[in-house]
Amino acid sequence: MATRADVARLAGVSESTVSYALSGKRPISETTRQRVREAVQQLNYHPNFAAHILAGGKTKTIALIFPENKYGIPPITLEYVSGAAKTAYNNGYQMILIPSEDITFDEIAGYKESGLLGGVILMEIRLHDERVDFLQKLQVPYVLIGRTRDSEKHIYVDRDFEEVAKKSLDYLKKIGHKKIAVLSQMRKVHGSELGVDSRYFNSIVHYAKELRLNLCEMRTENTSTEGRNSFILMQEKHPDVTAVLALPDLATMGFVAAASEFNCRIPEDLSVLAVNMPQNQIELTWPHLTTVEVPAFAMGVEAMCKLIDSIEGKQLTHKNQLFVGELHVRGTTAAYKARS
Amino acid sequence: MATRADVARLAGVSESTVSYALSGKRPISETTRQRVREAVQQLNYHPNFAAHILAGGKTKTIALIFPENKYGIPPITLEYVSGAAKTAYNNGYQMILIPSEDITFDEIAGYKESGLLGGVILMEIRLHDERVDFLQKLQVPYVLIGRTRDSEKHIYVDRDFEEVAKKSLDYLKKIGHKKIAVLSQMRKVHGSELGVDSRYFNSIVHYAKELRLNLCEMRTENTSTEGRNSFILMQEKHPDVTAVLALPDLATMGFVAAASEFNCRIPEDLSVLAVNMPQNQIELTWPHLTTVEVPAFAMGVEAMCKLIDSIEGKQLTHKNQLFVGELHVRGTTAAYKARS
DNA sequence: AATCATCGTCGACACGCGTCGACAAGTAGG
DNA sequence: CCTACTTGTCGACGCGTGTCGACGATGATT
Repeated sequence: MATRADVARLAGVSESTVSYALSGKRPISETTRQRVREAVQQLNYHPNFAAHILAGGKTKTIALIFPENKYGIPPITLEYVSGAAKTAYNNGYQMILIPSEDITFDEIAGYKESGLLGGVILMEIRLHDERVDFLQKLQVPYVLIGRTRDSEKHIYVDRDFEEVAKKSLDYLKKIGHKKIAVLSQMRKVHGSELGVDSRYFNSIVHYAKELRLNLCEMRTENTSTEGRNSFILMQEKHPDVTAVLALPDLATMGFVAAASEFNCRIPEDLSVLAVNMPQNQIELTWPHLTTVEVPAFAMGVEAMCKLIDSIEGKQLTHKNQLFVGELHVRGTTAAYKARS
Repeated sequence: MATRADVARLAGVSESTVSYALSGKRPISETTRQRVREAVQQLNYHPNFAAHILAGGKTKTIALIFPENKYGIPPITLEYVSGAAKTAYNNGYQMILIPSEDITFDEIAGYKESGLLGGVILMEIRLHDERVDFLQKLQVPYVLIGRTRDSEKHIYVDRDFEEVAKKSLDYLKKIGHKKIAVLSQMRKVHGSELGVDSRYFNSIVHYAKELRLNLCEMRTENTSTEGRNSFILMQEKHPDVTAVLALPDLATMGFVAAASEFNCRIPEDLSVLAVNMPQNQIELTWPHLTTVEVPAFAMGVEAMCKLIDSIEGKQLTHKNQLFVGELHVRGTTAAYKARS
């Protein structure tokens, strides 16, 4: 391991000159700088990161606390995580992964106290989320993917649920559907609902009223089996529904599979519009799902960008950012036809 | 941020005594140790990690280079990654995520040189993989998930493809199938096949010969659409196939969906056995997929355990470990019946 | 010609911890 | 009583880097 002293010796300058030549924090003549650069090259010098931090540099370690609860790890997590990971890497930051089940407040505080932690990204935000308050108190830079009820206090990226509701219902109305079922879940963690569940649902209900659409609400756990049960239940109780707005990904897949099982043709007999489906599950049904896309990768990227800016003290132009996602009409929706 | 000096002052001892009391590397009287402990508690002291490393401690940072290539990120990646992440966390290590597309040898070497890198986990191993040779030369502890052709030189965890082939084909033979299709892919990266593709396929072909089963080979890209095409192709060219052994996950889903689309009943007309399916995709079809499970989470855990042991200089009892996975009979397989 | 700001460079120190050698007090054996 | 060893503690130094103050050299201004 070459050190700064080695470089200085080879370049025939002092150690501090090497530092300044590399950091540019003081003027150094071009000839000296060139000599230093060559020595660096020749010795394959890379500044020791621990010494760098100890001497006053900033940590470049960011913790991403990823969701892993009794519902398992949602597949879409991978898209958020890889977006964030890639962005961190390309900006010279290290993103470490921490399972949310295992970590305690004390441990996060310990990380902070030890100087390891430069920032945090938190996922699966609840309407009341004591973890967020804790991060705020801890004075660690943080960004949320999702938002709490009092969201304006925090930096976050989230989905623009109202716009998603509009895009979805406008489309379904345009192609003639009047009686629409919404398949949703309502998870609670530590007694508080997840922001995503609650906001999706409320936005849809609200906008459906505005459009005077006939909405019927179906709650489900996010498993394929429960999705199948939802289909059966719907056939029984609401046989006149002609379109389904589907939120939970796994339940949606089960729902669609059940339709084919019970000879209900999609999209001829029933339209399905999925608005929270991970990219790699869209093509798992036949016909492929019509969706309003979730720009999860982009959201991961943006969350990380905001966090890095915040760490580096840059003024954020937008403290928050909401993502909608494009409507992609594929095979599971069709214009309403009166049943024979 | 409390430092060692603060603790020493409060406990009324010297700084080195604090260190020894905490590390236990020299005998310290119980009373002194207790006083130190109390001071630590009171000040919420956490040793500065950078100073720790600089003064001779070991890095606890592990890089996981996760696959992300032109085929996208395989969903099953999430299971490996979370197994590894959880294990790292619970052992006091930090696991950072690095996208394989972006990183270069130089950058890995830079990480090593800067003292940041304590070890590496590499995924999606090719039969000839220059990355592995590079890690070996670099003298960084590393563990592979997968293996190269010359696997015995390395520490790895991988699937026991021969056992998987046995379990699968024994089962299909037992329930009476004689003409079996194997749906597989054969990806090449930098001109070298992925170990997993090649080994799966060869093991199956080899054992099918042993059982004198009639095997028909179908290559596909791992997309739902290509899986659908494979089904259509199979109907055309090999209509007498009664069971399918399916490897690529997305293609398998497309294949199954296509069957239902073309009124081929599963499992009555065609049995499907998936042997490389991520946990959360098993229930996405109806009926649910019969599988030989992939213990991906456990493999991630074991890979990380091996790496940590290797970093800490422990003698590994087993340099390598192969995983099989249980046969779970669900809905997509049934005993062979002669067609009417 | 004297003064002053600027540029380029250097030496010194601090960051917080691990660890080595030294040393006092206590114990065992001759 | 003296030596040899152990136990418990301390002071000092080194790890590699960032950065501050100082200083000589240069050119511009009075």
